[in-house]
Amino acid sequence: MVLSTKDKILAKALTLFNEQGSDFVTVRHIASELGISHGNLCYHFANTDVIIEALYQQLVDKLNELTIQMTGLSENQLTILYQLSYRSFEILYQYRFLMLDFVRIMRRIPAIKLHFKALMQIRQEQFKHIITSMQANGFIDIPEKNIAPLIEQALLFGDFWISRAEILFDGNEQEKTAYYHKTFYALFEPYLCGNADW
Amino acid sequence: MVLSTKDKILAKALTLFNEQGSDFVTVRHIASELGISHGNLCYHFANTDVIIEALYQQLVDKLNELTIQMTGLSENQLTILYQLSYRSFEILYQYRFLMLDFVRIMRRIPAIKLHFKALMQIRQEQFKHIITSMQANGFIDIPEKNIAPLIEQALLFGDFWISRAEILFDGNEQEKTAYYHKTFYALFEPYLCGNADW
DNA sequence: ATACTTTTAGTACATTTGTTCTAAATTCTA
DNA sequence: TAGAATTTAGAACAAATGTACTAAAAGTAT
Repeated sequence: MVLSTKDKILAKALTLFNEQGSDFVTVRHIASELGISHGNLCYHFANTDVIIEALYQQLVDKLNELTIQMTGLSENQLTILYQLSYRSFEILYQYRFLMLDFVRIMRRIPAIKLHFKALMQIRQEQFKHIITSMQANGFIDIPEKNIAPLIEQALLFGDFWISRAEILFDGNEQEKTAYYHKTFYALFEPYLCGNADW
Repeated sequence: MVLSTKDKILAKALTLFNEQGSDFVTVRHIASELGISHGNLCYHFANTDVIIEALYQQLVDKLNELTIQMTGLSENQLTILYQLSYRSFEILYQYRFLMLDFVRIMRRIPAIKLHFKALMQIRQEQFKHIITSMQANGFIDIPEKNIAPLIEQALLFGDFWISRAEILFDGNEQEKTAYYHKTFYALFEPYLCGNADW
């Protein structure tokens, strides 16, 4: 299975963006790394913004696919929350430049900003639904007034743990995602009922 | 009291950085906004990185001054935690471009990255000290194993609420800091003992 | 095989930016 | 006030970048 030029460009761009940040990386750099002319690259993608949009779309697609997979599962909701968030962390980390350059990208590419705002709205409602549902099933016990802050905390953590890790995490690369996910999950711990043992 | 050219440059740069992001803003832009030549500006600050370093230093100085002020207070520790974090949020918001462009700046200016890592180490220990002290005085009740995650959550939130707000907060500008600080403070609420009423 | 489309390399140009330099203007000091 | 130091404006240059264009090469369909 050989990749098309388009796919090779996207893959290489993702690597370079993650390593160096989405500024610092130009169409010429990407082309040079691939050993193709930048003229050719611009034939496929007019500029880096278009590449970023394409990669953002990849991320969204993967997260959507994951959500569909998970909601089909018959596990208990606590397990689903845990698994869903962990695998989201992993996927997000693959596309980490999007979070590392969060504000810059949103400012630069209005289409992504708009889409992301809508996405956050949906995620917030999903979260709310999961929590109230877990509440009803006796998995957690959380006062009504604490729900909104908890969701806000969780979404914020989910978006920015990568940025914090980029600068401050000194441990093993393999443990990075696991460490931050554990800290993420600890947000819910004060409210968990006893029947959760892990 | 008339500002020196140096101070005028720093003030204008801060405004432009906050509005547009620290990339997009060049020495020429700043000079143009001030109505001075960029040659003159470069006489005072060789490039934007130097300006960013100077502004970062201003922020650190203000936060240090605040910490000194607050530790001198005779209020109870809960009040101090609340006040200290709230005023930190306000100061940080004044220099918000540093957080909005967090990763980019740290990658670009190693001196800031090093300093920031050291600063975070200190902050973490301060937090730990406050929490164990509050624990000893019966203000909070938190299991030992939850302390480290709570501190990590608090520091992460403290650094990145501004980025989230920049894209997603739709409310009144005046209420922004208050809203996120409230959410920040809610991190501690599950562990607070009854004698805290606000 | 021929005509057509897609893909590719390479060139060229305008713009922006960082940086340096010079000389004039201003301020300070003795 | 005269001379020195500082500050300022503006020009000049190199490097990087986005963008557009041309023409060749490769691939495809009839």
